Amino acid sequence: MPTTDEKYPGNFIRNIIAQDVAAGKNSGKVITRFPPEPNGYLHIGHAKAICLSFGVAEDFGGVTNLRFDDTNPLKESTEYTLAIKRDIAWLGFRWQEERYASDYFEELYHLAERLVEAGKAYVDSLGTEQIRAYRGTLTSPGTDSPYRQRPIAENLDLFHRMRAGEFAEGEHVLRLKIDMAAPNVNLRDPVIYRIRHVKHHRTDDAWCVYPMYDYTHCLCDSFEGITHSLCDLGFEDHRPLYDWVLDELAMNCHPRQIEFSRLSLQYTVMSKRKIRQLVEEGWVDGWDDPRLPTISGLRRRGYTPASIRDFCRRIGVTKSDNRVELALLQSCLREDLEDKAPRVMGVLEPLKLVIENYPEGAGEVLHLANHPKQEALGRRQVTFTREVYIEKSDFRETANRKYKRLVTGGEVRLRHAYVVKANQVIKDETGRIIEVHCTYDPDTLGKTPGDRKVRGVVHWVAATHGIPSEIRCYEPLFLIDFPDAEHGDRHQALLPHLNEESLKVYHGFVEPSLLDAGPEDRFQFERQGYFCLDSRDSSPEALVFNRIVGLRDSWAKIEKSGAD
RNA sequence: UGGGGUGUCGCCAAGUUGGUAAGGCACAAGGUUUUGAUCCUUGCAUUCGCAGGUUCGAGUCCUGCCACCCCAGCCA
Repeated sequence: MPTTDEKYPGNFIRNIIAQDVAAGKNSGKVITRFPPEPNGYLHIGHAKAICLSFGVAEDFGGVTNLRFDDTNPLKESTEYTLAIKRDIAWLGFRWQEERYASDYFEELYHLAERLVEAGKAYVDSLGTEQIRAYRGTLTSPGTDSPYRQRPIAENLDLFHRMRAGEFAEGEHVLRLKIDMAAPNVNLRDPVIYRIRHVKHHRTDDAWCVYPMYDYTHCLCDSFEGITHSLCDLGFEDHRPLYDWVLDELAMNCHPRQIEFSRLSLQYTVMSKRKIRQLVEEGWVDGWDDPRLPTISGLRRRGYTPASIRDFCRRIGVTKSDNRVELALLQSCLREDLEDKAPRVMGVLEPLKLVIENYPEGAGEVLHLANHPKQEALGRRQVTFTREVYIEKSDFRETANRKYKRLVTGGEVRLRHAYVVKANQVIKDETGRIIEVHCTYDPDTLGKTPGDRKVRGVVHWVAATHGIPSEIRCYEPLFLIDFPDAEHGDRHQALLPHLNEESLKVYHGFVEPSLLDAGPEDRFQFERQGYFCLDSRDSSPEALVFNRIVGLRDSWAKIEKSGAD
C-alpha cells in the first residue's frame, strides 16, 4: 500500500495505479521500467523519473526493470550503460532485470514481418527529403508514398534483403501503414526500421537494420510484462502509436503509458544535448563536473542520494510545466546533513591572528563535540595555539553595530575557545592587512564573561596545525534562471549566459582531524557550509574540498541590503 | 489553418462524488543559541488564467475566450 505522508504531495500517477490495483488489473501486479538510452549521463531530471518508476512499483509491492533503449548504434556506447547503472544504484534503487532493447532485435524483426504480411507495414524507397515532403505539415495532410501500395510479397522480399545487407543506408525504410492524413503527424506512416551499416555496442555487426523507438518501446514493454509505462510529456502524442502497434499485433500484454512533465531546475540545463555540449566543448570538467546537474556531478559535488530522493518527492509529479527553484534542492541537502554531518573548522581565506599574551610554543588540546545536538557523533581533538587563522571577512578595522565579528578594539569569541580582543592591525607597504594582534581572556574557555557581552563567534584554525587545503566553492553555471527556455541559435544560445565565476578556488586551512576524511564523508565547516572531499582530485598529501552548499546566511542578506 | 497538453500564493503542489483554498520551499517578524546555522513561535491566496452561466452554494459542473508548452528525425 502506498504510504501517505503529509509532507509529500501524492500524485496522479500513483492514484491511477492504485485504482488499477484495486480494480484487479494485471492481477494486482505493478511492474514498471526505467528505459534510458545509453547516449549520455543521467541527470536530476532522470532522477525524478527513476524515483517515480522505482518508487511507485516498490510502494505497490512490484518491481522495476532497467532497460537500455539501445536502438540507435550511432550514439550509444557501453561507457554510458556503465555510468547509468552506477548512478541508479548510487541513488539507492535496485532493478529487477537488466535488459536491452537489442535483446529483442530478433523478436522485433519477426513481429515486423507479421505486420508486413498483414499489410500493415511496407517498404518505402523514398529518400529522406521526399519522406519529409510527403509527410505534409502540422496543418496540412500528408500524401501517400508511391510505394505505399507495394505488394506484400515484394515488401517481404525487400525487408528480408534489407536485413541481408543488400542495400545502402537510406535506400529503403520500413514504414507502418496507418494514415497519411492523420491530424497527429506521428501517425502518418512512421518509419520503424532503417538501414545502418554500423556496429552496435552489444550486437556488433549482427544487424544492419535497426528498429526505431515508437515501434520498439511499446513491444519491449509488452515482452517484459510492464503494467505501467511512465514517460515524459513529449511522448503524449506518441501514445496512439504505442497503442496501435500493440493492438495490431494483438499482444497479450498491453501496458498503460502515462505521461508526466519533465523537471526544469533553476540556473541549469536539463537536456543531454546541452550538457553534452558543455562537456565536449570544455566549458566544464567532464560529465561529473560538480556544477552539472548530472547524477555523477551532484555526487561528486557532495549531494547525498537521500537528499536527491527527497527533492524528487517534494517536487511532486504532475503534467504542468514547472520551474523549480534551486533553493528547494539546497534545502533538501541541508535538511539531510544538518543532523548527520560532523562539524569541523576550516578557513577559506586566512587572516592571521597573533595572541600576544598567549605563551609562545604552547598548545592546548581541546576536546570538541562533533555536533551540537548529536552526542553520538562523538568528539575530536583540536589544538589551540598562539597564532590562529580566522576568516578574512570576520575582521574589520571599523564597523557599525550590526557587524558582530572582530573589530579593532573589540572582542569576539573564537569558537569553542577563548574570547580575544583585537589591539593592533599590521599592514604591509601596500596597506594590505597582514595580521591582527590580539590579547585573550584566559578566563573565557568554556565560560561566558560575567561583566560584559561578547556578541560574535568566529571559527579558526591553529596556524601551526592547520592543513593547507584547496577549497572549491561553486555558483550556478548559468546567470539566467532557466537557460533551457532561451531561444535563438541552437548551438550558441547557451554560451552568453554562462557564469564565468561558477568556480572559486580558495587556498585555506582545515583542522587536522580532516586528514582522516574519506571520499564519501561530508562535513559542516562551521559557519560556512557543507563540504566533502573531491573524489577525483583530493589526495592525503593535498586535500581538495568541494562546497556542497553554503549554510543559510542571514548576514549576507543584511549585508546585501546595504544596512551595514 | 492541424493535433496533443497545461493554467490554484514568488516557486513546487494538495484539493475523492460541488459545501465554503493542505503542505513544502522562499520570504518577513519575534524567541533560544559559544555556528548571523539549527531549533521554536507567528505572519504570508476573501481567492483558484479571464468572462459569463447552472446552483442555496463552484477551484471543483456548463459555455466562450485568453496565455503558455509540445509535435512535421531514416533521434529517443
